[in-house]
Amino acid sequence: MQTTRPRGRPRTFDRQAALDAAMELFWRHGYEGTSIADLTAAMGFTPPTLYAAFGSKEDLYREVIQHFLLRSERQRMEAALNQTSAYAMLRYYLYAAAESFTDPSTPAGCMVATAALQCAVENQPIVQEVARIRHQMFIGFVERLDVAKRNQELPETIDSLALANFYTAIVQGMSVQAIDGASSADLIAVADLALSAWPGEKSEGKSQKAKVQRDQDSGIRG
Amino acid sequence: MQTTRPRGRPRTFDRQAALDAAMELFWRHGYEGTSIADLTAAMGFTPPTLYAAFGSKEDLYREVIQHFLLRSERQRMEAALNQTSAYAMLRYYLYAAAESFTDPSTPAGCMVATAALQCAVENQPIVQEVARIRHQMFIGFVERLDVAKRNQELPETIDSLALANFYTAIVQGMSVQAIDGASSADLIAVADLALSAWPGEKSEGKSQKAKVQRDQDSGIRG
DNA sequence: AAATTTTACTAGTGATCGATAGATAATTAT
DNA sequence: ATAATTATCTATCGATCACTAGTAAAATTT
Repeated sequence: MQTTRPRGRPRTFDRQAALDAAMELFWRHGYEGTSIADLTAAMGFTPPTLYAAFGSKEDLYREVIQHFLLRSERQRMEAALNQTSAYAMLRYYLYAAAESFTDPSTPAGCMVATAALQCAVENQPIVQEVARIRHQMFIGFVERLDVAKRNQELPETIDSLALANFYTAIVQGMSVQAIDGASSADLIAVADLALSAWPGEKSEGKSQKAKVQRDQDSGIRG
Repeated sequence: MQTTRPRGRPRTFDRQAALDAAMELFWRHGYEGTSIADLTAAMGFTPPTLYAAFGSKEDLYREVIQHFLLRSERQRMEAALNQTSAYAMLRYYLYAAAESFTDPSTPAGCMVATAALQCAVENQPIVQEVARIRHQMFIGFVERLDVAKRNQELPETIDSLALANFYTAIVQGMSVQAIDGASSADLIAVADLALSAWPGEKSEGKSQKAKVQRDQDSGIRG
């Protein structure tokens, strides 16, 4: 399926590769800690090209966040939601986070869980955008926990919001510790303790029927 | 005890009040999100006065961090360590954090738990300084947990480092959520779930003798 | 009163910030 | 070939960055 080439001078750079380079910088140094000069040096072209292709620094950051979500976070969450129980979902997600946050091929921590927490007043739109994405991740947990209550994996008395806040806090804390140099083993130990607070069945709910999953078989290790 | 006035023109500002004003800005907007112009406007004098009194922006930030520690964190940790059991210490600390992180008279979150996570390369000394202080907080937990193991509040098989990492992660996650707008009730619910993962006695250890503390009596509420 | 010491201000410094005007290059359409 | 379109560059914009030289002001010491 060869697409006809558009009019005008063709791009000399690969857009995805340029977004990867920008992501690496924003991830490691934050929005305010990354300058246009840093970005153009890493992306391999000059400021006018950046502005023609991406609009502004803020537009580029937003696009980099979406690039990150498609590349990492969305896959992690979707794979976790495919697990057969809410407990297994959380275990999968936390273990995947422990590995991802310490992956040496990317900067430490999560690009959204602990990003843009404090910015100058003129950059508050960025702060709110990243907070909105954190909230979506939280909502993903809440909805899965509500399903778990209907499946009787969780007692009906459980507060889904509180439990989702708890596991969201764990992910955010793991991101801070990864940035501070924690190993994946350190983070998995944190995840295991967080999973020990699970207030319901540690297998799938009574309305499901498949095999029982145990603590030992992780979704991503082995 | 009247101290004799020093030579030279006297200060026209109160140093502690100036540090309070600088703390509010660094706390809310971070190191890179706060400019010298912001600081001098809030502190009530001009740049040369700031530099004569505090050295540099980086020196001022370090002094503000110490000001914060003396004012908030050290008191919280010392009060927590005065509790009669490790479990009570953690409960006190987490509850105090939940209140403090959402105190409307200060910016949301903790000034060190989630500060300076991402900075430009030229500001890495700041990143490392704040990370060092986070590590000290972690060490405080570890040492108290080691005492708890000797007191048989905790089984000897417990990994103090992992457990301290877990509760440190909770504090850091609570700080992120406070910044994102969580209420003190939200954070106390997170703290309660974290406390439910405590792997030992929920009263003081067998080598102690005083009264048993229960979940219901918090160190700071009522 | 004069000298000394410390503080504070006005008015800038050079460097870097995010962003752009204008020219040129590289392609397709006519 | 010429026009139209798109991309890229050199050079630079005004604003802001952290910071300071030089001077005046306010106190103590002599």
